[in-house]
Amino acid sequence: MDDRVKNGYAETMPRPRAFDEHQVLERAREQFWATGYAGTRMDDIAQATGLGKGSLYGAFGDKGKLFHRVFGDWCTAVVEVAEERLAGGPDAEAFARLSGYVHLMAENTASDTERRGCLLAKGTAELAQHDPTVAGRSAETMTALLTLLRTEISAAQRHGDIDSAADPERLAALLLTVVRGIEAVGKAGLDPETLRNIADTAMGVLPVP
Amino acid sequence: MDDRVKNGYAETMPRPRAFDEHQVLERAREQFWATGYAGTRMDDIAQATGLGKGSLYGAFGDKGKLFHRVFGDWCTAVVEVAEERLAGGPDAEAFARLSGYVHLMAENTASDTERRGCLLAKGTAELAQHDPTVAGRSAETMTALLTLLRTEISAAQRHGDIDSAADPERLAALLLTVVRGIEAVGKAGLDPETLRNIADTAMGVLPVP
DNA sequence: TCGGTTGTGGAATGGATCGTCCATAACTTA
DNA sequence: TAAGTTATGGACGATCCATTCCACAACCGA
Repeated sequence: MDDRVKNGYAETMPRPRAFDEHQVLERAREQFWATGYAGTRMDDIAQATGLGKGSLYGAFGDKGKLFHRVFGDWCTAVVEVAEERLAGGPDAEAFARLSGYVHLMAENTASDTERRGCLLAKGTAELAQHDPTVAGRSAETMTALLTLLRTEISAAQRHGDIDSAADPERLAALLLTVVRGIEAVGKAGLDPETLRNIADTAMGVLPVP
Repeated sequence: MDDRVKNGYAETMPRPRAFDEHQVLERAREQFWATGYAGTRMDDIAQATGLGKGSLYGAFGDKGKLFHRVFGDWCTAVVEVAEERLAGGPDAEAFARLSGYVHLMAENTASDTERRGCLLAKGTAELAQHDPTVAGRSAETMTALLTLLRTEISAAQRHGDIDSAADPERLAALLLTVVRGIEAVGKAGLDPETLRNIADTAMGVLPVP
């Protein structure tokens, strides 16, 4: 990867990068998010980031690799948001955490006035069928979200906010489906008010003891 | 459009088309379904249908128009399936019809081993943001599905299978979200068994009187 | 200050793709 | 059978786009 590192010492030091990798990935994400994989040109990304093509390819490989990088980061962020909202905290507030998370997701979609949707959904729809990397990453993400939701549902059950007779695994899958579904129907044109109501309704129908 | 028709009589009769338009649209749909809009080449469609480019363009305009046609037909079919399953029938069986519909949608996704997903979701994800025609058509479709679901939920409420205190509009939106969500999580990699369970769970949590 | 290495960015390349064009085929009416 | 019209399908042109290439810049150790 880097001879200086590999050899353990440096003969000379190369010219350092003049750009912030993190920032470039952010701009690239904006582009892919806005226009999808096929719809985004490397020239667009070069323009948006201010980088020349040489730098772009030198730093990230090709278009596919760049997208994988952006997509992976996005998936990580999606799980992180869920972790922040869900993981940890007393059982007494588990139901509130679940409710907050579902409403947050609805709010995100509702406030997406540009109708860009979620890059996870968009990328999966466009590429999962033919790109094993994307398919694998999206599957991992779903599994991670499922686990977080299941844990939290179990906590809510312990505290008596959700019927203990219900299978937490199944309820988790249902909530995940609702969250991803809100994203889908939002992109399909349902109005923000309806999206918020869906989150409400979903939390409302969960079985109480 | 056609001088013979416009003039009301025919001087001569032109060479008739040698292809079945319906069949060509079906093949085109397969292509768009499999590889999306941007990922499908007109040459692919020409090859798949056996038509030359001249015939293709002569009959359907350009790639965009052809996709709109295919997409529109798909949306019509989606609503028709829902109508067959939902509309009409005694109130006593309304809940069963709803359940059957939701399970059917889950089964469709579960059995989609090629992971093609639904063209409605795929097309919407890829194009709705920049193509008003696609956005409008998908919104119409959602509205039509919502109406069908709401009507059926009301029927189930009349028969006492669903709590009358619940807002049928909201429950309809929830079920639509679940149906579209199943499609989304299925494409994201959740296994068929889980998808079927989600349909079960969703119907199970609906409020009973 | 100098040399060696990597970063930079824009021009060039090669391949792919959309849509058009046109010579020919097929068909019907007169 | 002849004439007029549209259908056919493959070749062609123009454009677009991912990637490579290269001359030059920047940096650091010596």
